[in-house]
Amino acid sequence: MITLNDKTYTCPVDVTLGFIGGKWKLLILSHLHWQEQSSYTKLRENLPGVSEKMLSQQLKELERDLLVTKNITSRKPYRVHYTLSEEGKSLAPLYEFMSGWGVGYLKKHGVDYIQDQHLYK
Amino acid sequence: MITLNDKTYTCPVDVTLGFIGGKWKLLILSHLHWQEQSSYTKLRENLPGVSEKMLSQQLKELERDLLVTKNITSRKPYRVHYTLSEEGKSLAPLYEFMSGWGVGYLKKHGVDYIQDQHLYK
DNA sequence: GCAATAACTTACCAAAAAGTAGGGAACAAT
DNA sequence: ATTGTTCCCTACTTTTTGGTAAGTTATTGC
Repeated sequence: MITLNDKTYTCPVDVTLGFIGGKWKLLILSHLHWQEQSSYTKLRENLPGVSEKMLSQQLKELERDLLVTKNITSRKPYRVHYTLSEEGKSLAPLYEFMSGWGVGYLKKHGVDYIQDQHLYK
Repeated sequence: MITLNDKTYTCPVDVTLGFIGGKWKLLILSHLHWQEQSSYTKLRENLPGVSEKMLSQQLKELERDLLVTKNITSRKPYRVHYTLSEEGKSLAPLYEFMSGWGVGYLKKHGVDYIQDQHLYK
């Protein structure tokens, strides 16, 4: 058993899962991986189905866990963009692998997936 | 949008997530990755905190999705063992990477994790 | 015959995660 | 002045997920 921030984990895989678990986190992270940066609105538009509540909640957790950095680019008209931190970038093989595996699965099963593909590599 | 088995996915990463999402699936899979095979009872013992309900439920889904193979080794005394299928093995880089990343995180933050380490690499 | 073990299943309940719908501040554009 | 845009927050409800505890079948071991 591993204890970290008052939670217990069964193994290192579980620890990693603690950071990227949840329905939207990997989607947000991998989006930022391929887009380099994104505003709140762009993220929302490019993650079909995410509610604003979920988006801001998960962004806040990703920020807290230091995987994502929030850059305030302007205060007068309040503007922001999100990027992967170094920690977040260190998960890049994950984004790449999971995308590749998903694409492989779809190909093998003859499923169309080209729509909006540029957004996800 | 990608449609697969009546569900919709936003991108290939999401598709992959569809197979390995959930609290116990990656834990089961990575356990089998390092143990090669395991009986129901051994899995239960080595995944601290998993309830029987969760274990059989997730095993059933992993079987359905063809990531895990259930091998009935004896019928008279009903005995079974679970192994990764080829599909399940094709996710090996994921188990390795996630374990490695978790270990790296723990090291960087000076957390003890050696207990039962042989079970998870 | 009786307890123990393996491999589950099932009904019921609690907790956690996610969705819905609205509000709101600050500025910009018309 | 009104509408639109960006960037959120909050209360409430629903859905999903997970936990508890008990029961089941079959077989071995004493």
